[in-house]
Amino acid sequence: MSHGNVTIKDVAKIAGVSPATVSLALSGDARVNEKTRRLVEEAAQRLNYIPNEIGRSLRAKSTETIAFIIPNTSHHVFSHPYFSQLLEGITEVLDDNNYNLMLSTTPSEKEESAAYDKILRNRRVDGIILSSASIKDKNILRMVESGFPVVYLGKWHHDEVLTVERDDYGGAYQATEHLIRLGRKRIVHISGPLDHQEGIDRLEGYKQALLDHKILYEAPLVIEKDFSRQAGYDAIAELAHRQTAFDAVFAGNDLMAIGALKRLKDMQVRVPQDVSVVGFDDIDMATVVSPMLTTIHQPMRQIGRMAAEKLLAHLNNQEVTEKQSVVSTHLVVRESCGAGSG
Amino acid sequence: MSHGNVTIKDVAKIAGVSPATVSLALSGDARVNEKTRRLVEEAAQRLNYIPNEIGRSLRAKSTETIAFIIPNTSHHVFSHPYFSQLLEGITEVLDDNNYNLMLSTTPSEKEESAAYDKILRNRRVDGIILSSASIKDKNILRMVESGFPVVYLGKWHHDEVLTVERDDYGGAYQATEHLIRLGRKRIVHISGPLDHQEGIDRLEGYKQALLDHKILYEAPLVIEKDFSRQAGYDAIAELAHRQTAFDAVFAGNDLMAIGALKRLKDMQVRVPQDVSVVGFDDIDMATVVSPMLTTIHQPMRQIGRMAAEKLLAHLNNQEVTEKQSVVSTHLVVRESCGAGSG
DNA sequence: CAGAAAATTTAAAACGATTTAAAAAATAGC
DNA sequence: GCTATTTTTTAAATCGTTTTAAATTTTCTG
Repeated sequence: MSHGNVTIKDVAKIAGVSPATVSLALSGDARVNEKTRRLVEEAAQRLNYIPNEIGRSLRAKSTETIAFIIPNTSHHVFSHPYFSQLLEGITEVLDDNNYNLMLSTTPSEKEESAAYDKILRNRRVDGIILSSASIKDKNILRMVESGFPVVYLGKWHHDEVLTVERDDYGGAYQATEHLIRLGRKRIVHISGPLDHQEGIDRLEGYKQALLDHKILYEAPLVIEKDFSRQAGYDAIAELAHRQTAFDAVFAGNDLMAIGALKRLKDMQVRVPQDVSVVGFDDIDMATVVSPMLTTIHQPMRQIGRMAAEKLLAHLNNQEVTEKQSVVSTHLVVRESCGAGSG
Repeated sequence: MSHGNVTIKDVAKIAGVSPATVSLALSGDARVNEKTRRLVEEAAQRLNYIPNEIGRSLRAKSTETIAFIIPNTSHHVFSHPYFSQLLEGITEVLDDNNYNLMLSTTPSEKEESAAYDKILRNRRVDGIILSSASIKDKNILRMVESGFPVVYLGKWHHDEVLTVERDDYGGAYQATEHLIRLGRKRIVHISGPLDHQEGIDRLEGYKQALLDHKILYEAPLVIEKDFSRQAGYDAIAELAHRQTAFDAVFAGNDLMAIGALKRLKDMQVRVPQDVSVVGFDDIDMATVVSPMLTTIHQPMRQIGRMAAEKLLAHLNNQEVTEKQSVVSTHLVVRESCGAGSG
């Protein structure tokens, strides 16, 4: 219809007032007379005025947009099953607050840091939710500690940084303990990459559970892999190849657990009779494999919500009392461990 | 460090030229002298100048940002397994072209259309990739036909509109024909919602395959459901309840197929011996169920790439020769149909 | 070396809003 | 009715760029 877009000036002209008044009126400023406000609102309505947000952003120095940044490494892409839930949680909160969401993958780790500076300083977003990354990634470090509003999804060593993290350690502990209580003694841990905090924490939880139950930790039972299904499959193959005996598997995530399940089936090892398997994440897929996977549930959507809420609070200068939040995980018992009971 | 952000004026001052020259120099305009250009570049480097993109956008009337919009209905959320692949394809192309991605869910269908106008006219994005929606959704109609740069993911009746669509009809035809060739005669179709074009096309493909092979179409063998796993499960339950006999199931998507598989197993019906099952989508999950699901593969990532490429071409005023692209699907034979061969 | 032409630089006007400080209008006080 | 005060309105500056057209400098020609 009206192609040349309607600006605040057009509204001003129709309403017979100045642009300043229109701005004030539409923003609900107390200074403008009630009668004038109605006049302006009518004019805006009639012209179907929609403010140009770029103009607004420039002057107001705020874009009402936040970025969700996912490090672009092989095991941190969109395809991660829980990614969409995280995203769902984030968008719910943003929608409620009329914020926009920008999605970014960071350039690969090696990339010059300029790319990061750009994200921080081109003024396109007011704040950032940053998905966890390799602990070796210096760029992430700079980003988090730049002073730019960031909520980091994971553990951070500096306690002024806003974070939302899962209780990886606790979850791993529960998983391992569950296996121990079922009488398992030789528990394999297929670990995620140990340059990622999740990998480290889950391994720690596993170790501590063993310790607390007086089971000797044996290094050969731990295999470091990359969180993919194939990795889980390969891990079991490796163990078989070096003839390591085991009666349980705690995988660092569900995908690896499912890969392991597959390999065990191929080898005619019965799950749960001969070997118990526990995963971590509780992705959808865990309920369609056979046997259904016992796993650690993590509320990704809630994590997304919390992160977004925390960031918005910070952006609106509200005091964020709990700078670092830890959301708890819990064990979901299904079929892959034997003993239907808890 | 330098907190008050560096602007083009600062660079100009350091380089001893005017802001205009800086702009020209950094944009690689042929008019500026080589010596001056180096001077400017050095100054920019030294001050670590990063252009304020909001300022740029305002003047240039282009944001180098596009939106990916997902209608916010129960069966069109992020959680759809192929969503992340679509997103991956889109971001790949955008990254290569230095475009940004904004993610939006549209307000629910009932919402006043103002929300849509806002997306189109607040100037935050230059173009839109629009995920398919209910064919009844008037707002989507307005959006696509507004003249704003849009690529629609699905079929559109008006051939000036840019689209990328899957060959749903062809895929369904192949799936059904495969079942027929295996000797199946009473083929159930668990359909997706028939107010969505995908649902319609897949049903049509199914019908046509039956027709071409002289099998009578029977309405009771078609059940309209909502694309969820539960729906597939329920569909089989319903058929059992009304004692409808059948020897094959073509589900409108993999999730429903997997739900169906589950129910059949619960009923002790053997797949593929007693009943063959085919899905549609080829999601990851299709390879972890037992029996593994035969399905129709659709290259979602490629669709994402094509959509992004098409939109960018359009935005850069390149002639888009193929306004409507149809990407083909193909049958992936696994275990759920019997007859390992094609 | 003057004058024309070409190459380079820059001032100033956008882009579309918000906000501040000043101006104008309305109301109050006496 | 005339100040003083309060309420409303507005002009103008500003945010950080890009771009146009004009100004300036340099190079070329004869």
